Amino acid sequence: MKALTVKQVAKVSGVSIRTLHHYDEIGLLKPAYTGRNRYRYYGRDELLRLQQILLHRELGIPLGEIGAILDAPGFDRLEALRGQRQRLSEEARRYARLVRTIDRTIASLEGERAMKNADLYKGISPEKQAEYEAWLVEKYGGDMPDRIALGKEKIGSLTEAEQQKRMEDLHDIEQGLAEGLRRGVPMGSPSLDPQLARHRKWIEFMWDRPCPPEAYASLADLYTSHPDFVARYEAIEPGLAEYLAGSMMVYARRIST
Amino acid sequence: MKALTVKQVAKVSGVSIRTLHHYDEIGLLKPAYTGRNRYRYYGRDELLRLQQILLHRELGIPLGEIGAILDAPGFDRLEALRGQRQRLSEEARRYARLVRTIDRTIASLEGERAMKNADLYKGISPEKQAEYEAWLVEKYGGDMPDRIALGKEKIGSLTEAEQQKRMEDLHDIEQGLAEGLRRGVPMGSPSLDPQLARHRKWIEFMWDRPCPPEAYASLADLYTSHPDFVARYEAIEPGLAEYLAGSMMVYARRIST
DNA sequence: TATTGACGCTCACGCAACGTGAGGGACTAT
DNA sequence: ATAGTCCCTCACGTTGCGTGAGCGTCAATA
Repeated sequence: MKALTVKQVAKVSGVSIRTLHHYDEIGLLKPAYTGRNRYRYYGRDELLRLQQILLHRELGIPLGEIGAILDAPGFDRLEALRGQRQRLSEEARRYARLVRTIDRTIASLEGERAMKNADLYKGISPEKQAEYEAWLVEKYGGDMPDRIALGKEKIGSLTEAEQQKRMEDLHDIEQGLAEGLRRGVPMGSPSLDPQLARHRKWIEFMWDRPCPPEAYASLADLYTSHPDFVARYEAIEPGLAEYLAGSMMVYARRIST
Repeated sequence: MKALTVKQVAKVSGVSIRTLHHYDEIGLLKPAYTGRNRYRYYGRDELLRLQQILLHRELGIPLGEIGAILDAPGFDRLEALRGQRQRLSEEARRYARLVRTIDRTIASLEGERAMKNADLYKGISPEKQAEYEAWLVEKYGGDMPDRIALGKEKIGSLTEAEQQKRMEDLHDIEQGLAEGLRRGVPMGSPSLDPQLARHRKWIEFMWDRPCPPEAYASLADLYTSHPDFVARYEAIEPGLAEYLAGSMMVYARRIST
């Protein structure tokens, strides 16, 4: 029948003395008894309860709820745990997403190798253009790049204001698609068609040549396979690259009939 | 040159008006200018800065640091991000662990199918014993179960108090090992030998027969491959099953020379 | 017995990041 | 002019304690 003082409890449980005081104040964990010297003394039961408290605290449950749970007729525990599991796994996913976000941010900050967004569409450099062409040649052989070759002169001849306008158009389209993704609109949904039609027109304008369905579909591939595009779209919204590409392919098939 | 009021900024950015007031108070985000009516007006630059702030806030960075980072000469950003990534991925892992902990807790609360800890070692049921045997037969063929067959009568004949004592012994051993794991003692470290020697003796007692090194090593396998054992040890400390098994194998090799 | 540490107690303020009124001007439209 | 909607500035409340300040208690020693 050994009674422990605050310091001893603090040592074995790892919490601070202040925390014990606090838990006493709010009625979450009262000492087994209090000496006439006003010292707090804790027994075995209190230690066990403290363990439970700490366990639940780890799970992010507010102290008030912990008290309610522990004092409940042991019935709601499962329910509480399930709810907690839900919240936790969401948190876990959130953190995982954040880590990926950071990774992308770091990558785009540290590498000049990672293209800046503006570069990607605004003034596509000749080297980059060559790279994209080579990329597609590698994937499809020599006949493809012709179909999606960029309109170099055209882009070069745009004024700043015109380029600005184009960028804003693109931004609108991308935001619309990202919204669709966030709202769970399925990949090939016809409700996305207006956005995709705008997207195709945008490409036709920028590249200064028609973009038939097959070319559009092969572009989809570029979007999921080339790091620059993936990076751009993943940065806008996780999963957007895949989503966009998938939607593009369905769309291409739909309009080609 | 459109200036936005607090409400408008709040709407497009998703934060509350009070938050904008707060950020102004602490100097994190000042309005572009203030009217003579004391209204706050925000411009494009402020919106962009707010985006940055929110991004960093998502990452769990305290507002003070965010201010410092955003106002720094763009140099420490990478460093800050890396540190943040570290913290975040730890949090992510922590939450993932917690989810697993909850799952185990739920399983052990809701299922009678999930064996209670006590059962696992206290009064090992004949069916369970058969199951373990079958398990090992499946893994090693027919010669192994003989070596680790349980001493049925012995366990059945123990008094409550004796069983209690055994459980406490086991608990001590397990806690010692868990401590080693937490403190980062490497798996096969000789400093673990005393615990493992106790562990082996415990098994010899419970099973009422000698446990030669080979048998001990094959037990290690059972610990990582059978759900009951994995569950038990993972519940004590995440990673303990693997850790214990690894240590057992090294220990078995060490004593067999 | 007196004194010294180490330990205990009770206020009570402080922190982060806002939420939530209260009380009172400012702007817009009818 | 009046209503309705915006905006402002205090200023206190929240959560889970940290961190003293100022003062009693206890065990052991000089």
